[in-house]
Amino acid sequence: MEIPKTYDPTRVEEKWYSYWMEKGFFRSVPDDREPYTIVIPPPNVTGVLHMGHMLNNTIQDVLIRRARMLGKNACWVPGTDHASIATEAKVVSMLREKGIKKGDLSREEFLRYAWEWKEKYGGIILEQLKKLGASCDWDRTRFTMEEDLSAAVISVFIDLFEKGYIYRGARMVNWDPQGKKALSDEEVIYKEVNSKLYYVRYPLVDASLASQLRESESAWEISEREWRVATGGKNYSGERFISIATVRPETILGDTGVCVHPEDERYRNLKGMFAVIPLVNRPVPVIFDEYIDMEFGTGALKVTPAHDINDYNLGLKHGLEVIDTIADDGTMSAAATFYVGEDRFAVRKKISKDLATTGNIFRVEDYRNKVGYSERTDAVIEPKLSMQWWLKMERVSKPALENVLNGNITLIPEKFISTYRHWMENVHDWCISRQLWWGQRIPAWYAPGGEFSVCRTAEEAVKSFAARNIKVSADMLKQDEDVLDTWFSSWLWPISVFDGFKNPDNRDISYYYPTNDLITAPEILFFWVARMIIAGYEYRNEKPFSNVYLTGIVRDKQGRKMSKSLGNSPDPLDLIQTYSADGVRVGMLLSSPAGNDLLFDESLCEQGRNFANKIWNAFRLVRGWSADTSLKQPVHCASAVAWFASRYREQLAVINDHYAKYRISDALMATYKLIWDDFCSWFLEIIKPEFVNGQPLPVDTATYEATIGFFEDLLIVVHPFMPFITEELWHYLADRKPLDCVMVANWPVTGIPDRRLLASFETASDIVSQVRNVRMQRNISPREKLELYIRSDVPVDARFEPVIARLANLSTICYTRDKLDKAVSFLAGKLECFIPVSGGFDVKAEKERLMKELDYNRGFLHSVQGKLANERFVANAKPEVVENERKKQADAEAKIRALEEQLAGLN
RNA sequence: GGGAGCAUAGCUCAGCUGGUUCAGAGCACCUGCCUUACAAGCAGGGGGUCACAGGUUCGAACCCUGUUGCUCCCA
Repeated sequence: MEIPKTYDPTRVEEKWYSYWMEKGFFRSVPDDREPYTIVIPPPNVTGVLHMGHMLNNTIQDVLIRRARMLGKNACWVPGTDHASIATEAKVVSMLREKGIKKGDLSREEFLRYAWEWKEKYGGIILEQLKKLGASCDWDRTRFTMEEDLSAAVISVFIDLFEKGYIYRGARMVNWDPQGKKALSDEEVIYKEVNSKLYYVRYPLVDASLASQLRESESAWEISEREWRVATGGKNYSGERFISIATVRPETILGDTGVCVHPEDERYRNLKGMFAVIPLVNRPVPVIFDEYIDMEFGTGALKVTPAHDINDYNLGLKHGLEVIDTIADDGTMSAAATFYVGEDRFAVRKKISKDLATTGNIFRVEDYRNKVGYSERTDAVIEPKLSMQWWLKMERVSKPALENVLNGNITLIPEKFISTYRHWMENVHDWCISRQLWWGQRIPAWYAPGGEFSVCRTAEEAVKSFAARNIKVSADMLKQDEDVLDTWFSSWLWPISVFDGFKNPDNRDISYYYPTNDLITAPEILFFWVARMIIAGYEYRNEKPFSNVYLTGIVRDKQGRKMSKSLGNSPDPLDLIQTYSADGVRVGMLLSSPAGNDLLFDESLCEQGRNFANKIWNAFRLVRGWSADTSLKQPVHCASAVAWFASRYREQLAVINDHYAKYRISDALMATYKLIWDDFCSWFLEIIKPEFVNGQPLPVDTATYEATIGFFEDLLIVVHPFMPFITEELWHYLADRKPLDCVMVANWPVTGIPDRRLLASFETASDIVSQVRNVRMQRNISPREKLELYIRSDVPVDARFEPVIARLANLSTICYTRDKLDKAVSFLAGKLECFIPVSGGFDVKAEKERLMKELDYNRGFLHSVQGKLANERFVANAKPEVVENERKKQADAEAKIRALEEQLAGLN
């Protein structure tokens, strides 16, 4: 059968992927073997494959395939997460195209659409992974919102609540008053704008007047020097004020305190005093806190807890009231008392005028500051307090930190440990609620009086309320409107995919948990990885995985992160189409050591494709041969076979070592060179039979069979990187039984290489290269046979003489006692070699070349002698290091002698 | 503002305990080849003040200090 000159991957990829599936090679069930488990970082269910997935999943597949070949029970669990925000956004925009507004739908109706959408488009990314060759156990595919996994999320929420780790608390959100929704930080655009800084002064009163003011109406008059007030039928006056500076005077109505630095001399004597907020005439305490920047404005800060997160925290610390004066649509709320229903910006103008009239505003400056705008509606963001659910992190994160620091869990590369530690030591509570519908709805039930109970169902909640003497019926209860953060599902992933919550002792989880390796991006080290570790210790009292391999970020050639909006990301499926899945896998891994960003360039995939083609053609060469049992194995073939066997053993150990240290790209490069350089360029070139009458001469059986054996061994070690072409060639190489696939072949066992043989080959290949160099420099045709004379006490390893003769195209190899005149000379290791050249011998050029080499060696000798002459070196350095220097000295001296003699011979 | 990290050939990166002819790999580049597996190839070659400045050491790409430039994370 004629084999095409170039490898045609598309057909091959489909054929073998379905063959593997059909034979159940991806399937894993618990048995007696050692498990090797990876859970996939569940891609977003709305997602399509991007370059980051390609890198990440290629690494996982390489590891899982090799583990399988090592005889482990390899289990790679696939799945997707429900991605609350992204999915809900997709569904909303899909509905908008149909002319449906989310606001017009009930929660149930909306969710029906969302599920419909998920069923239709949710599986795309997993199908794409198959094109890459991912050997996941598809029977185990999970989804974070499927019934069992949702149940796990709810039971964990309830459990943590009961343990006292979950609480309700306020959080400042980015509120878009026009879109009437909370935005994430990423959806806010900050712009520098021209504003005004208003200086406002508040009268200062003592505690008794303050309490009087709280009880009755008051009328104020403020002049430059003093204030007067009539309240409760009496008149008071004073001269003390405190001034603040603000760009948002409309929030003054929500002020509940004024804060100064405790060490500020100007405000020392204000302890126990109260400032009076104008218009509402509310006395608020003067508080002292080191948070204040004394340099800014007047050094005094108005505190508006409802409308600024820093103010909120200050208020929390000092027990201030929270007055929310701005409604959801950006107008003043009833709580503001004044300007109710008017827009905040109109109010800013009005109130600044009004306060100037009353004498409260005494100075206005131009000011530039940054203001957040909604990405979508361009409305100015209003910081707004909202009640959220929180998870206390301090206690639960302890074991997660400890077990990384003590090495129970390894981060690869290690440099991420310090980042991880820093995060975990300064961990913030986790806000786990989201104002969305798509996700697990928070199992909290509110009674009409505002009391709440955390229970699985309304019926349970009724009982729980009853126990607290609150009489309600189920239909009076309202469930919390919010859902849980998607990470609150995915942090359970390594347990929940094995049903470890529903059935904590089941066979799967006992067998597969803890998993072995997690491969993910450093960006989510904290969001996801740390939280999985926390959940692992909380719910299994055991780590979720032993090693975390952190990949880099895939960037374009200019170092920009690949993103849809930049449009700088190639479509992975197009790449596969162009360069084959194997080629793209190799391309992804060629330049991506752990933790380093990958500057992606299509030429990497091209290199991968070329490599596949190289293997393909090596196979075409070998396949063209026929074996002849009557032939005796020639020496050059026997030597080549012996050498490559040793070389393979040596490099296999190197490759295994790279894998053990998770240096995947190094493992690939070592494999690449073993095949391309050692096998193709050296081994095959040595044993390649000559052609006679357009047919290759037959090869002796021993060499032929050894070659086929080597080919198989090589296919095995490349298989994790290039699953498809290796499977194809595996079946071309021999007739196989249905289950005899390279995918499930045994990874070779390492052996001890013959070091002396390898060294002999080094010398031989060095000679060959140098002879080729001589030909090149002198324009001698590769077809012209040359003679080689060697002057040395120790001869070349006899086994390799015919190899040298063949590869360097020599008519003879002779040994000589004397140097040769009119011959090109070179040194191969310690061997002096001469090649007589016919025709004009350029004495001058030869002399120059020798002089250059001599200079270098003299310089080198000089530095070595310098070291050895240094008493402190000899005294302090390790003996073997000194010994080595002595050897270097002797070698250099010998070389110099030889070079000098050769030079003398030219005169 | 707080933290972490990086800087080695034109590009992407190795360099593991400071010590081998240690300054390396792949790609790119240059030269010569359509040699009967492969031009998606073969053979050969050039290329670096290891960011900068100090220090420790017999010895520094590697350890220490500072400077500059870049990246990421948290606020």
